[in-house]
Amino acid sequence: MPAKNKTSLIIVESPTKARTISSFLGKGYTVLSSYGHVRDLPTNKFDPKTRFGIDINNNFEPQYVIPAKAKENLSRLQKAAKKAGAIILASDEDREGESIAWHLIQALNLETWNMKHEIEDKKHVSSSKFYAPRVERIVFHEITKPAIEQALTHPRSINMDLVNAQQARRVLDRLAGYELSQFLWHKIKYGLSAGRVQSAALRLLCEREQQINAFKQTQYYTISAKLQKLQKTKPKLQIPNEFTAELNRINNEPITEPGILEKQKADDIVTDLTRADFSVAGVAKKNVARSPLAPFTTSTLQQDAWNKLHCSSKQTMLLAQQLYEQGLITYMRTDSTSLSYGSVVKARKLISEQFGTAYVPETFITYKTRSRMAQEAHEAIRPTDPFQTPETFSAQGDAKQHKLYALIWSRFIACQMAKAILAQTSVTICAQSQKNAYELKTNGQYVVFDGFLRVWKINQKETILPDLAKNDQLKATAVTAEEHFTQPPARYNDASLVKTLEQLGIGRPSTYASIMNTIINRMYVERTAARSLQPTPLGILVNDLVVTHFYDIVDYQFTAQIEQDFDTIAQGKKIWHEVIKAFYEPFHKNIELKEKQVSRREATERPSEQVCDKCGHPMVVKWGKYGQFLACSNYPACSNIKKIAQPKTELDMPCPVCGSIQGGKVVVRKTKARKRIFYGCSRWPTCNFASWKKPEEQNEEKMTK
DNA sequence: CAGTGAGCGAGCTTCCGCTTGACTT
Repeated sequence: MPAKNKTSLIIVESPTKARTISSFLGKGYTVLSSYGHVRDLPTNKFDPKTRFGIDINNNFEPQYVIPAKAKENLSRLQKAAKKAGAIILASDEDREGESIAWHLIQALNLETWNMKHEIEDKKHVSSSKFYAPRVERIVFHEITKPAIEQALTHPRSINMDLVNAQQARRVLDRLAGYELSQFLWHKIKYGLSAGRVQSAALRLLCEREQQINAFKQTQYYTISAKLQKLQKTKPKLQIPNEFTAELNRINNEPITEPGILEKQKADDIVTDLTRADFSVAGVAKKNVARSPLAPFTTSTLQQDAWNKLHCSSKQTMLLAQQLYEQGLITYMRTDSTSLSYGSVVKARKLISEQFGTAYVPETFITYKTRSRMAQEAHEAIRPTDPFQTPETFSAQGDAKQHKLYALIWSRFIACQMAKAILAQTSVTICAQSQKNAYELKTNGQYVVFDGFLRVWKINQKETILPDLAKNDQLKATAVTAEEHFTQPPARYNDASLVKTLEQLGIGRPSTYASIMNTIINRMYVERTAARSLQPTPLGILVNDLVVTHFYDIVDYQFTAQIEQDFDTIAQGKKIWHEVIKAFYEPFHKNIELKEKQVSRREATERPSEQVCDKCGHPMVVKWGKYGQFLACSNYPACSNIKKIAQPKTELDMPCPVCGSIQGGKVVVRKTKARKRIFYGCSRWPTCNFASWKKPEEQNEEKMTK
């Protein structure tokens, strides 16, 4: 019988979480962490029979090993387990968490201990030398004292269906990733990689790049009029009498997107409009309620930190981790927008105290998690104590940390505040010239009640129009045609890529930040000076190959389908290795086929526009040790080669430091370490001018080493 | 800063998702 005075050992995934829980529970409990997964497929040595650490002919049986990194911590857990009266596995309630609990049982040899649910292998009964403590599984979704206490009274057994869904995920990623990567080694270069997630991300970037390359810029014009109301009485102070309206229709024909294409036509309209009579054709007024945004998940935090604080996903997660470790925010890797009851109660109290009861909504506001793939093991990202306002919190000198906290705090408080009310006015104006009838439009908007906007500012344009009514006569003080150019689609950056990946159900909160790193480290992608993500020639080559021959892997539908399969495994309705078999057999056949069919040459050579100046054959783009180069297609008969002109690095711009005196020019360079683009001086090292941004915009901060 | 290439196929080191530090640029 277990001794009464023995403590219970609780194992969670994160050491910070362990510390917090320990402080709730006090004596009687030891809380330790697993530091994530404790077992995994082997990385280097494999037996050819159990390819990649998976026994393909034996129902894809995985050959798990304990990574060197996990060994030390596991022996610590083992020691604590032997002393404990009960072992409580409290990893997260999702696929990976359930699997961690199961792996802990395996790695700590707990399976012969009296696991509450069943002991399959009755032959190995634990030796009588030491008694077998209870082994239990508990789950909770928020780190609060009542939630933990509640969980402790409701232990359950391991859900093997959920574990099997994770095994299926793991095995599929290994098989697809390793076989595809090796295909690339054979056809392009050793050390390259491909996988379900990184290849889909690369495809997004490459397709966007194609759209940008195919984009043809067009010029167009929009026409607007500055108008004044002809007043009989004096206008009220503070309300401007002048406003601007944009031309919308000509003789009842709407102007097609993007606008008027010919300059002559635009000029003619301006001339004609200048002489027209303007009057108000209609006024529509309405009040619109605007709801606050849901509290942060990992994905939306990264997006906002990028847009508002200019932090990369990686830096955002680093800062969030620091805040989490200080106990200031809840867990930062989450896909859930749910909030603990207590946190909402506190938020409402704070809102009422600081802003008044008008800002407190009648009921709690709950947010449905949008992502279909969400597993919701955690809460949304929020301050652990809403009364720790950004003003009261000192960031110990770290300004960015403080800013990120302020962002998280505001988003959370705002999400429990009342809706904002906006008054919107839409005015239609007609203008009649001798020849034509024109229609113009303008919109006004102002805030009637700010609600959550008090805390969470949104680009909320306020346009106040004069008091207008139908048939009011107007006077045009100016009619102008403005020239515009259509813009190509923007390249992805951290924020927009993470957003799209999440929408497609590709990747998880714990991996979003590392996806960018992977494809940059593989040199598939580079960061531009504007910090957006641009595929390199190598990235385009790899993507071409994967898309052409292994479309399934980068098919956005594929991830959705396979996720559904994992869910059915988790529900116990499908057998995991049968799902894997159905995927792997055709996939592997295709790999074998393409290994034979696709030649190295076909994989890497691309036609070019150039002609060989020695023999007249067309030149082709080839892939060598040092990147791309032009070679004669008549090789080996003709061995003519040429360099591919590198994009010009020296800009036609004088160096802001020495340009006027010594004639230095601004040069685009890349840092050795991270290959980030910066601007330097052509006379370096004599002149050490350097800047992250293009110098013409402003004198930017000097680079630090 | 110049230099890069075929094909047999041995031998490299590749996947994704959980977690933190220990490591360079």
